[in-house]
Amino acid sequence: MTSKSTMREVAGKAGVSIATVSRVINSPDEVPTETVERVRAAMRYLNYRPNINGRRLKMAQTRSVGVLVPTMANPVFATSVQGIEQAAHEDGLTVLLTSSNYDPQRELGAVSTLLNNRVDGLILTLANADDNPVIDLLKAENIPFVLLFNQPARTDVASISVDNARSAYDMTQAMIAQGHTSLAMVAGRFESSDRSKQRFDGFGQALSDAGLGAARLCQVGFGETELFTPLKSFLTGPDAVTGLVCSTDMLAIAAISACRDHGLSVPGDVSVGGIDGIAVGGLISPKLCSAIQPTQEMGQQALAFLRGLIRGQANPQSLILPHQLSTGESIGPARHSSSPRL
Amino acid sequence: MTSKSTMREVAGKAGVSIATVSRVINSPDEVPTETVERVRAAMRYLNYRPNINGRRLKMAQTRSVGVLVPTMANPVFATSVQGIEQAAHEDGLTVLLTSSNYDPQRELGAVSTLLNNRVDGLILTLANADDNPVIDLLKAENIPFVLLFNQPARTDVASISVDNARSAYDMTQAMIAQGHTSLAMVAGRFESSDRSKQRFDGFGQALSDAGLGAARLCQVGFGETELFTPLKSFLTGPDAVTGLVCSTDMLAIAAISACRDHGLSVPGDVSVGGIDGIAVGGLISPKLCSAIQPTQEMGQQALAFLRGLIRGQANPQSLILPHQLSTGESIGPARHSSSPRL
DNA sequence: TTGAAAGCGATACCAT
DNA sequence: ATGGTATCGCTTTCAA
Repeated sequence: MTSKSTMREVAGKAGVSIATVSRVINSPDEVPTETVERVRAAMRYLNYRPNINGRRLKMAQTRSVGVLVPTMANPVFATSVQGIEQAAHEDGLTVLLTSSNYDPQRELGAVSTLLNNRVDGLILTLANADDNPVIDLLKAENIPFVLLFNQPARTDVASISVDNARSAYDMTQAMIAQGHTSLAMVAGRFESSDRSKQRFDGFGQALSDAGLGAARLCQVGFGETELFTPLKSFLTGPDAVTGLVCSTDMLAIAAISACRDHGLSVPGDVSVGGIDGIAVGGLISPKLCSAIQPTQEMGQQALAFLRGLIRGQANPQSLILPHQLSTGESIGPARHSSSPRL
Repeated sequence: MTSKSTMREVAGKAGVSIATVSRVINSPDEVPTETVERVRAAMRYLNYRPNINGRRLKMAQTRSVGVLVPTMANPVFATSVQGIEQAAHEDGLTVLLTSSNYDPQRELGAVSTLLNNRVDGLILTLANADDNPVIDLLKAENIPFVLLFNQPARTDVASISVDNARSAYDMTQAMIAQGHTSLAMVAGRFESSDRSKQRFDGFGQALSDAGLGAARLCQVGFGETELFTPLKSFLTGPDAVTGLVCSTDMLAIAAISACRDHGLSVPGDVSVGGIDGIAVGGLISPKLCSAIQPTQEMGQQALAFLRGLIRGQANPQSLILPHQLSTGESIGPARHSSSPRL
């Protein structure tokens, strides 16, 4: 075990005091070049590595930020974390990562751990941003934080998101414009995702504005990838829809798979649109309708915003970024095939 | 700013010494119930939050692990990080996350930062695990680490991966068995990913074993999503292939898109197989050939392995997990359409 | 320009 | 069962 050397040893080797070593590290300009060199040489010789924890204990700031997302298994969150990490790297900040698995209990626990680590600030995607104890806690402790993807009702918290209701509205409208008259939304449980609820509202509004009757909803639990059964009544029989508006890419992917298993081609027999636009719109096929969120950029912006809050140079506010609507040529009205095909 | 309260204040409030407060935190059983209660009450009253950095400074272990991946924008790595985070959470470990963007320079810098944080161990996915200064550094400092996805040549480092060459071999063989005689591999630059090279070797071996001549390669830089031009000579003209073996899912997705843009249907005119199996095999369509890696489980196992190394209860070794071959019914020989179609 | 010394908030040894 | 105290590695006045 190569026991780490300390400032004290470096100081000894270089024949200076630890104060000077500290200066060489933090403000080399205040030290004569010759001394700097001598100290640096000692550092190299001893393989010195500053112990950040010593510094953290002493200083007010830790130069670390906490990140909480529901899961990294969802490319949307993963990509945003990539954006955060990227920006943090440029700022020399350390990222402490946690995930909640959409569980409010774990959200609170994770944030608590992060606070014990004395992070300078937090970036969070909560299951539900309204009436959330995590936010109360953060407010009470007066810790800078910005919500990512959440669109909270209250205006005294910082957030970065797209307009969830609006993006669902726009996508639904686009699909209606393509000739769809029978649509349903596939969404996660509202308790696990306030985005789901907001998007469903936008979906309903678009239908209502088009005079298309009640909004149908297929609600599925987080983690469900098998939508064959849940979607059965939506894809077959007299009430079959011609298009599915999916709350997320992951759901869209699962829905596409379910459509195929029901013998429907996508697009063609059924159109599928996914909000997020990472996989469905961005990666897999630009031919399907999707409302694209600039996920990675949102992560970067979240960190930039957080930095402002930490410095006290910015105030909490909601930044709502424009989403980009992608309506590929494959979107079209229903053409159910009479016989299922593989 | 709610200034955080310290052990000292809690001790004062509870009328005990800080030593007792520490005991209440770390070994409550050694303290009478009545005292424990009094101290806990004081903690609640003062909203006490242990400062982990104080503990880290004092203790040998920091109960934190560093993670380095090329990018979280690749679902394969993101999913593995999810597995790591999951397992870390269960162990009460904090995860420090960094990404290298496939840049060896940044790999070294990131690891250095992680070491300054005195992480107990590291989990890394390196661009190239052979002859990598990062590994030398870690070996020299005697820091526990496990490589994830990398299959290093040297046997004195811990690693968890699937057999890259073998999975490419198997997938290629499966496609050959479906009637393909003309295949090419799409892979990233070998400098950016040793997996690419290993997979290409497996691809070449399979072709050679089948007596199918030289292995053709379309090598693309990291981040390229537009494969229309790079794949042109592979998809059109006299040397057009009937199938593409892709080194990664992300490349497979880009390749599928390029095929479509060249007027080829996938699968049908061209088959595409992607190693990884997250998106192509798992999410998008189980109909395409893919060699599936249990990505999230690999992350969990990596952490478990790392824990063993940290405790000194395990020795570095290579764990090569079985990959799962998924050959959907859509795989088939070439049937080029004479006229491009949208 | 440099150094001595006082903490930062914990842990843990050694007494009591 | 509890407390006093040295210590972890660093930053930062205040003097010299």
